[in-house]
Formats: sequence, C-alpha cells, structure tokens
Amino acid sequence: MIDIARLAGVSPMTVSRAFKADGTVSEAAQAAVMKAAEDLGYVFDSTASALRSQRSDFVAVTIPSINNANFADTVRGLSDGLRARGLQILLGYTDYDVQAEETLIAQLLRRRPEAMVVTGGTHTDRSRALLDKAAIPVIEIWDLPDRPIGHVVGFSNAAAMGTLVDHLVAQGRRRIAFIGGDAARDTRGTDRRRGFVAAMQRHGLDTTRLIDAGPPPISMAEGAAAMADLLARLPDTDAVVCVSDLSAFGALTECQRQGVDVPGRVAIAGFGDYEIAAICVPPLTTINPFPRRIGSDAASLILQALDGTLSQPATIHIAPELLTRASSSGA
Amino acid sequence: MIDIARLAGVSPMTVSRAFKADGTVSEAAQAAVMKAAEDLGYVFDSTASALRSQRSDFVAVTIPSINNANFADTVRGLSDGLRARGLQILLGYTDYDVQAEETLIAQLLRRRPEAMVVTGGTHTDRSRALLDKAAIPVIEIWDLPDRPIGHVVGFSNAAAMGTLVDHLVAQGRRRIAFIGGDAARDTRGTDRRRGFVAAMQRHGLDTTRLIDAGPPPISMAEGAAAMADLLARLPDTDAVVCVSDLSAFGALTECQRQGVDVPGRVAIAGFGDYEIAAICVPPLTTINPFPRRIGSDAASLILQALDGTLSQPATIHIAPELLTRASSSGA
DNA sequence: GTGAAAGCGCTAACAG
DNA sequence: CTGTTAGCGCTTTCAC
Repeated sequence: MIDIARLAGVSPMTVSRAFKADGTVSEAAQAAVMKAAEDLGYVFDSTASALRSQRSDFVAVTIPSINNANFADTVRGLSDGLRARGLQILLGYTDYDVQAEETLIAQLLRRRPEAMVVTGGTHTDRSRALLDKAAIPVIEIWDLPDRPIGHVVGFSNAAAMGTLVDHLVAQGRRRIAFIGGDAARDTRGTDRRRGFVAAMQRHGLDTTRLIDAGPPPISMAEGAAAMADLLARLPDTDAVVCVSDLSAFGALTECQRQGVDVPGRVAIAGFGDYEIAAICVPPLTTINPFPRRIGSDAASLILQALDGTLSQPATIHIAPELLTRASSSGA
Repeated sequence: MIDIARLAGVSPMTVSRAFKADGTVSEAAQAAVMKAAEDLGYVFDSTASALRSQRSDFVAVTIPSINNANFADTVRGLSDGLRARGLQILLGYTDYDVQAEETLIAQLLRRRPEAMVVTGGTHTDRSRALLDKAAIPVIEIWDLPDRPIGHVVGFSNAAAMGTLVDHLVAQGRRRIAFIGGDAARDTRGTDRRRGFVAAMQRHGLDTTRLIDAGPPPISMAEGAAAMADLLARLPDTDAVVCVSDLSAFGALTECQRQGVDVPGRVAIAGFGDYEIAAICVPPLTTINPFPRRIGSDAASLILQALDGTLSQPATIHIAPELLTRASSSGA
C-alpha cells in the first residue's frame, strides 16, 4: 500500500480510503490510486484490515451437511443477502454431530466472524458458552429452540409433520408408518418423529410403525431398505411418512420394484420439497419449509443486528407449506 | 494473550508457543496457559496470527454451484484432506459464470489463501493474471485444461461422454440424442456435448439430435421438458444421453408420464453417478467421475505443494467409470 | 525452555 | 479532502 501511495503520489491513508470507496477521496486521487494498484498488481489484504478495524467481514455458518439441497438453498439465501454488504460466508459442516459442531464453532470463532448462523437449536453446553462469550449476533435456523441463544429463523418440525399426518388421515389413511433416522443425532428428524407420534395419538391411531433407518442423513437407498422392511413386516401399512423427500423417493422406488401401487395401496409423503418430489412419478406430497427464505431472513436479521436496529432477540417464524400431490391421493 | 500470560505467570511468547502446541513448552507452563485461557474464555485470534505469520490457513475453493451433490462431494474430499493440516476451506460459488468467477477469485485472494482450487479450466484473462500474481499453488479440477494454470486433477469430459456413446451404440442404439445446456456457460457440459458429437461421427451416426435446455445447471424439470420436446419432434429417437443424471432422471420421468418404455423404446443415460441414478426405476446408466476423489487428490496436491515436495506442475488423471445399468439395456 | 523487541499491512483517531 | 501517528494481536527473530 505504501508502494501504491508512492506511485500515486499520495499518502497510504488516501490509498486506504480509496479502496474503501466511500467517496471521501477526490476523483483525481481515486483514479491515481486505482491505476497504481492495477499497475503494481496490488491485492488488498483483508487480513490486515480485519485486524486493525476489528471487522472481519465474515459471517460464519454451520450446516449439518454440505451435500443437501435444502441447506444449500439456505446458504444461497444467506450469501445473496449478505453479499451486498460485503460480508462473506465462512461455511462449515457438522455431519449432524453436536460434538463436531462444537469443534467447528470454536474453529470458526477464531476467525472473528461478525455474526454466526447455526443450524438447529440443540448444542453442547460448551458451544453455547462459546457463542455467548463471542458477543456477536447468533442466529439459530431451521428450528424453534426451547432456549434460544439469540435470534431465530425457523419453524416447528413437529407441527409441520403433524399437518402431514392430518392430511393423510383426511385422505382415509389409518395404518401410517414413519421412516426416520437415529434419534440421537438428527434433532430435526427427531422433532418430526415426535410430531408424527403426537398427531397419530391425536387421531387415536397406532403409533408403533416407526422404522429407524440409521444415522442421518437418511439416503434414498436407506429409504428403500426401510420400505422393503415395512412391506415385509407390516404389509397392511397404508401410508408412509418419511423424514425427507430423499428417503421418501427411495421408498417409492422400492414400491415400484415390488409392484406395489402408490398411492393405491400405500400413500407416501416426504419432507423438504426437494426438486425430486415435484417431478417423480407419482409426485410426492411433502412440506416446503422455504429453505432459501430461511437464509435470506437470517441475512436480514444479521444486517439489522449489525446496524444496531435490533435491540431484542428476534424470532422469525417460517410457515411451512403442505404440498399435496398424487403420492397421497385418497385411498 | 497478554492477560493470559499474566495469569499464567509467563510471557506472551510462551502463550503463543503453548497454543501452537509444538511441544517446545514445558508441561507446567503448557498446563498453566491452558487453564488461564479457559478461565478467561480466551479465543485465539487467527486474524492476527495470519497477518504476522503470513499464513492464513485458508484454502480458497470455487465451485459452480453449492447446490450440486457432485461438487459437494469434491468439497468434502478437499475438506477432509486438508483438515488434518489445520487448513480451512473458504468456499465460493460462481453460478457457472466466468465473470462471476473472476470477481470471486479477486475477493478470495484478499483473504490471502495459501492455495486456490478452481473448478474447470476456462477462466477470464484477468482471473488467470490474478492467480499467476498470487504466487500460490493453483489446482484446476473437473477438467483437463488446454493451458493449465498450475496443477490439475481432472478428466476429459468429452472422452467420458464418448465411452457412453460407444456403450449405447454397442447396445444397438443408433438414433441417439443429447440433452444439455447452453454452450456459452457450462464448459464441462459443452465438452460433454463435443464428446458426444465426436463419438457419433466416429460411428457414422447422425449428430443433429441436440437439445439445448437452457443455462446450466439443467434441472430435472428441464430434462423432462427436453424429453417431451424430443418425443414430440423426433419420436424415432432410440437413446438419449443427458449432461447430468439429474436431467436424465427428469427425462426418465417424462417417459414414465407418457408411457414410453425405458429402455424398450428409448435408452437413457446420464452423467455424474448421483445417488438417484442408482436407485431410480430403471436405474440409470451413467459415468462416475469420482467427485470425492477429485477433492481428496486435490488436497494431497495442495499439501505437497505447500511442503515444497512438488517442483513441477502436476496433473492427476481421474479415470471416470462407465456404469451400465438397466436404463440402457439392449434394444 | 523462555523472554524482549520489532513488525506484519492495514485503519482509527485526530489534526489540518 | 488529506496526512500523521499509533496500534490491532499475534509471531519472527534473536538472545539467554
């Protein structure tokens, strides 16, 4: 920067101001600086800037898996919402493990992010302590935590699953099964299972058709295997709800392989409104939790929090939408 | 850090050494420092460390889309391979646009990454200049660039597509169509199309059945629309190759909706070996380009380059695997 | 094994 | 609108 200052015939401070582009530099100086920078192949050093100004321009984000279209959409919503303010996303994934999340949070905080977005509302005590200490805006997303750390953009996974069960019952289904993952790890999946059981009880129906397909994420293949298990052990099942569209699609393919009519003999519903749900044959009934929106709303909260426009911890409730499609038509 | 030094009764330098954990600190001092840090809720500041040591511990990575299972797998391979050395990934996506890539590269370089991984071998002149100037290891992935910037981990998309065509021809297919995206943007897709045309010519077959499904990424729905178009305009088509499994699956669903037998009347093949290809009914013939492997090999190259073990620019050839499945059985 | 001094490249704060 | 001074929180370097 000193070199540029020399070449442009100004002080380093003017160079700094020129790069901030806040219009506080004369046009002549601005042009001279930019030309000198171009000639010297100068690349601004954000590290030094971050250290001195105590503004890293980072927003740290943790998601359970990078290989998931729902979370990817959320990250896009976040990224697009933050880019205008020059904020960059520092992304990490937890593999659906709160211990891994703790390690990740500790690692990310070392970079001095200006805000932190974490997926889900279940964290280790140490994670909570780290986030508290960090004294930066924290947004929990994709859930409605019992004990929020800071701000929240989410919805009740249990309630959303309940609307799905209500729909199936309204369609005349009674012997409804749930295919989901290992309760210990996937907290959102567990919430959905709890919502399933609660809704079934509300309707006075049997809640024992619960298939545990293993640790999250539940793949299409695991959904298919679970469906095969279900068809073998509980062949009178007339509807299946899956923890996600991906496992639901797997279940659907298993029915296709076995010649089981969907929705004639078994209705199938998923969760997440993944691309596949709309296009497979028959298309899948599902819940759209508006993943992109979760991200863009979180971005708005962050911008407000950084502006100081947000005095109270805020909770933005996303209203998931039930999408009824052919996979769950009347019995 | 000064506070910790005081509390632990040592100098700041010893605190620094304790955090580096290189075993050059006495056990007593190490323990005292860790205890003091814990008590004070100290979080190490990577920004200051990066500035002084000129080591950011960042590896910057650009991918076309964050919402793509293939690239997500590559990022996981990279991430897992780099984590052991304490290197963190700084991820950005380009939306399949070389101009956006240029902006992104400029932005990422400001963070002083120690290496840069870029997807594809087509870049703007300015991107190339920026990467040259940066004087850090550069790895291009998912392609075999004509004019590599630095190291490469990739394969020939054209050649891989050729093997797919060869397979279809061997199965007795002759009137083969290609469904792909806008040539201007998706360079890998364009390479695949070129490979398709070259292989068809090699077999002396008609190369005019090319459907342009719009700008990448080509969605399942766009694959379905393209298939509908094809069935309407060129109903004697006996095989379809798609630029990815996702569009291929869309095409398959369109056949299901129209009662077109796959592979009886039309064979379908995709590219990428996405999860869906293995499980849909019928499963899709495809190419596995080993996305995870691309990432882990790139990570290895980076570690070698940073160690100085790599004097020459290296190219690691990935050998994509043809997976023949029921969607392309004999006519 | 430990400490003192200096400085990484930028910008806050103040002055003009 | 521009410049000067000082310092962000670490680590390099050198000394002991």
